[in-house]
Amino acid sequence: MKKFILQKDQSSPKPEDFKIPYKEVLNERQYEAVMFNGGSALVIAGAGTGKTRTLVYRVARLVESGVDPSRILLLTFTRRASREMLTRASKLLDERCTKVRGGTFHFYCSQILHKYAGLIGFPENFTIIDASDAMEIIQMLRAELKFNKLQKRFPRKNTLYSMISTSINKQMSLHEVVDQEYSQFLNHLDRIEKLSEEYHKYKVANNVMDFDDLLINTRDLLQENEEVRYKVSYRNQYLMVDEYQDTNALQSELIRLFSATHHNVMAVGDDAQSIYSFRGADHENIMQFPNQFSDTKIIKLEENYRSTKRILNLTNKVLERASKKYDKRLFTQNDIGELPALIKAPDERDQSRFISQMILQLREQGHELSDIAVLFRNGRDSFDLEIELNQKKIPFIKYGGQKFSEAAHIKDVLSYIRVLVNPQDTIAWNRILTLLEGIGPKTATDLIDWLKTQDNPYEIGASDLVSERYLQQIHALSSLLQDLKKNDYPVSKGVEHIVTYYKSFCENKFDDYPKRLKDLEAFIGISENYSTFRKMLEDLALDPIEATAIDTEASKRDESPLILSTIHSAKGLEWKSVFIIQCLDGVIPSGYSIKNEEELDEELRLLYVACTRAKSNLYISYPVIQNTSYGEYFSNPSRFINDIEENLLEPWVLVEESETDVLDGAEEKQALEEHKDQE
DNA sequence: GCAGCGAAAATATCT
DNA sequence: TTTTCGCTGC
Repeated sequence: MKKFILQKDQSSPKPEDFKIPYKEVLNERQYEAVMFNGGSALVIAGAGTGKTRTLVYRVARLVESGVDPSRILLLTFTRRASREMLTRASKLLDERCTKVRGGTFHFYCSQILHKYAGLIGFPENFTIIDASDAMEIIQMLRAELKFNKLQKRFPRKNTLYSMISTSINKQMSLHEVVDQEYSQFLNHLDRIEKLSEEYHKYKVANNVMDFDDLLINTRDLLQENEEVRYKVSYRNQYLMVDEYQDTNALQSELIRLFSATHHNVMAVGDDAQSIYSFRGADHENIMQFPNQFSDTKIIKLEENYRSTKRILNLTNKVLERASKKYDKRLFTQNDIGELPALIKAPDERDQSRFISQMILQLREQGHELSDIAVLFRNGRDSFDLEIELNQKKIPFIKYGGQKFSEAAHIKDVLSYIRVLVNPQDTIAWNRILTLLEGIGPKTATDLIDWLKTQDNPYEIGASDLVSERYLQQIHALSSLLQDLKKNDYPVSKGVEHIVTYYKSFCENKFDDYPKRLKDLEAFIGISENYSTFRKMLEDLALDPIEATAIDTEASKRDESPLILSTIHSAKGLEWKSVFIIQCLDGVIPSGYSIKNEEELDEELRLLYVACTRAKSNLYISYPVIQNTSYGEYFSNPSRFINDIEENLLEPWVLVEESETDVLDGAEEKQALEEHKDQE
């Protein structure tokens, strides 16, 4: 017979008790989600329907209802997103919301592991390696196992890493992954498996975890250890997961474990915006949520508050083109607005000139630069525009593409820090040793093996493995490391010492060293934000610095910068005016995806995500001629927007102003011909 | 065993 | 266009 227990009634707070007038500021569905209490809920929130707003208000509401803020967990896709949401919640309610915990799966898992990793046989002070470190390790093992000397081509490190990572994120065996996605390498399967094992062993032996380990080890920990599982899920009395459509099988397993004792999970997402299948995300996952959590309440948000009617008409049309049909009826009461424009530029150069000109024009009309975004498929698609923006002195910040902390010279400097934090870190040792002249892979390996037997691993000079000629460099390195280890400088001071030492290597190694030396100076400044080396490494791994963050810092004070972003990084954000550039067939959809209907659909969703970021102005552009090293060739606009009706997407042609004056009639004719092209 | 060169291959999106 | 691999001379 069940007993009664007394519990404070939190389930039905009276609306009049709240400081925030939820009922007035939210629509009916949003209100329902915000007021939702225990149990599991799935909020299907179309683009621009106030998904973030709903989450922010729910956080505030829970806190206002008396829930201990530290027992609320908000899992988001980027750390930036969780910071923003929690700041908004704090502004809405009060300081208490800053105690709410938030971050990415990886970040949260790393926190759990730093506390409990000992229970699964890992020291708690492990370091986190990023994808490029992982690939370097694989490369090393690949050579060690002599798999690079085979008759039949063995997959490259990138491919090997993505095989291993896919198998973890999709929870499939390596055999299945290779069979389904890399069948050309099936004959190497046993070697791939061997390498995967060796990679795993390496990570354990060197006390490092990669991104996937953070998830998998947390899962194992929680599965095996009931006490920790109980503790963790107790702390997550209320769990919210944003962007659920981009979670993978492993992550949904984690959510079940995080909420094992109560199932208070609110998942929020939009199946039409799933764009991370390359990371193992499955857009079906969100639809499976109600099957995984019993009694799930489903709330659909379908009123769009973001975009004008005309933008919404276009985005609805784009989505209709998916081979998989979405059951979506987004509507809006917003103004009709301007027709989105499709701009045909002669070439990429002209496209860049046009975009920057339009941006200046918008600025003159009183738009803030930060209300404007330029979006693109690949990081490199903005290179040409970046040159133009620099020339015109338009400040911008770029999200996506190569990260600052992933550049070779920064990774070099970070390697010194890594060996200080974790002397077991073979890859970092290898990196700093092979920088020295006369030390190649072989000597480096021998030295590292020898170092591991020493009490003081930083006293490299004592080794007799290096010939007399090069001994002096070894001594210099050795005294740098010993000095850093002994004196325990403040972080930025330590980085400064390393940079001073590293400068000459930088000049020898890179032709473009002046720029890199500037980066290194900037890096010293950045390092001031960290209290310890360990903390810095962890932060940089989980939340790398954007490449433009350095230049932007200075300009920020004058004017908030224009946003450039890959579409993937633009997820969840919105701007008044949005430009989508390089909208070409082969770019979006990417040339790699056109054989496969599933992948093609994802590319379409990607364009959908891009278009739905716009509030009032949307410009889609593409160049007719692409310049490559082989020469020029004609390119086609993306198949997703190619023959859309003109009453949804208005075609425009770029014409030089001076020529227009002379060739007025001809231009109109040309423009008309363009219109014909569209039909 | 190392460094440098030329040929061949692969080529993105991110935590 | 960039990255990786294999070869050659020191």
